[in-house]
Amino acid sequence: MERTIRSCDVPEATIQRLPLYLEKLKLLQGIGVEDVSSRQLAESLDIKASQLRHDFHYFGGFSRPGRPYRVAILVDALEQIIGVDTPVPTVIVGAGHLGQALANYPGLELQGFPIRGIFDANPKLQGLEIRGQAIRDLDELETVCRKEGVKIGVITVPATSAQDVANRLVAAGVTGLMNFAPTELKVPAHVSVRHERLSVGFMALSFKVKCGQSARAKTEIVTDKD
Amino acid sequence: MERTIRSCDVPEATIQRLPLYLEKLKLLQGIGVEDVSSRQLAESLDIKASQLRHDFHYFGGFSRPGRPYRVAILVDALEQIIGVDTPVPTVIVGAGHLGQALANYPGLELQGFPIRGIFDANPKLQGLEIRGQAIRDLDELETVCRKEGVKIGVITVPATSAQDVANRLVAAGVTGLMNFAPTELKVPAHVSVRHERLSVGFMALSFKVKCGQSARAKTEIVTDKD
DNA sequence: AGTAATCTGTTCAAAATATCACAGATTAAA
DNA sequence: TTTAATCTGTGATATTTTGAACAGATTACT
Repeated sequence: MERTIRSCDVPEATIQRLPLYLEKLKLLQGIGVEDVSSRQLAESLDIKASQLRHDFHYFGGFSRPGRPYRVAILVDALEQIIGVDTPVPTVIVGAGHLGQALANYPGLELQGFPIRGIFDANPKLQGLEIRGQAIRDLDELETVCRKEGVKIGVITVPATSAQDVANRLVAAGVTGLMNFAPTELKVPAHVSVRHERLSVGFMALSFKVKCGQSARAKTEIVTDKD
Repeated sequence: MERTIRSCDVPEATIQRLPLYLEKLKLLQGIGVEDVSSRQLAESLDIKASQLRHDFHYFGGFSRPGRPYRVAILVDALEQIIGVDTPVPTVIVGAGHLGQALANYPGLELQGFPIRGIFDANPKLQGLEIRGQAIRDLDELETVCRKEGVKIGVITVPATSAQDVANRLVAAGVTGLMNFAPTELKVPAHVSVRHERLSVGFMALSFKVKCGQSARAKTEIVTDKD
């Protein structure tokens, strides 16, 4: 046991679920729930309890046999593991409709990703304020990133300029890119990219609709003999 | 072989990739490329060629041994498989920042998802035009869905009203839900839901940034001896 | 105290997924 | 024609991911 917290070499599938756990746990914490069992938490997320415990097991155990999890402990641990225990400075590059919508979304800051700058090359947009923050000229990108120690850059520019923006962000020390442009990005090995493809989601949904059935029948009998 | 096109019972992982193939192929088609080998296409998407062929194999083969794929044939076939060979009528419920951004995004219509209605309960928003379409009162939801034969509903309302909207959409005959609200939805078995969680993407990215390395080293030597 | 119920950590098996390997087809060039 | 180089379709294999099972711990209750 001994709580190694060697966060890395955790399976990709588990990484994808950690945020779901944290999101749900913060919700529970918000309504005053103090304890939660693996079964309760898993069921509310539509996954198996054994899988949840398996995921947590990579980090050395958050409770001990016989006792349910304490919500507060889990929230703290997960925030630390995910890396949002301290705010992660973020910038948005591209203040079109999507960029503005993201900048307006209060959830980002609440989840630990404060927006430290919004940039656009279009002079007509510059100066427009979004949630108390003016849209800046793209020239200021490097300065702001360096000064604020920006970790994550959100790319909401057209596909044609996405790679260029990515290069500039990386050069300015940003190590995480959230790419909404419909194009692949080449980045150095130490940089992580996450490609958020809207149309992909719609098409995957369309496929399932066309097939007439949701992949997993929801009407399963809950006989979790765990 | 015989091109069964029993689109269903295709692995989930493959379904997630079909849109990527189609997107890239349409891009190639747009710049005049007529032929493409599994290796070329796979490399541009950062996956293995054998995996791509395996994916295509579920649908019975789009070429024959010795000949590369024809882009036009692939595009047509994938569009049919995914279900976007004919437009998929779509509505957006919730005309906040995100809903408006989605309505403004031209890619949706281009990819086969024409917006047939935008709805919001807030009277102040009603009447505002987005890309030639007025935001409607939520009361009209069922009427429009029925009249237009809407297949997909995009939910961009607050979490508290998401389930209610989902129920109404389902009752009006919508069988695919794209849920942007941070809450689970209960739906009948014949309805497919896709949960698009923005904060989840950010947190997964944060985890990798914190781990200092992108999960997969990009500097691998391409020795695809395939 | 004793019993039943609940719970986690952990191991092991099953299922899903990704990768390898190659036969046979096709083309291009010698 | 023959050889070499590509290429897909496909089956076998390795890896990842999920799910089931259970030992030992803890609590609640009789």
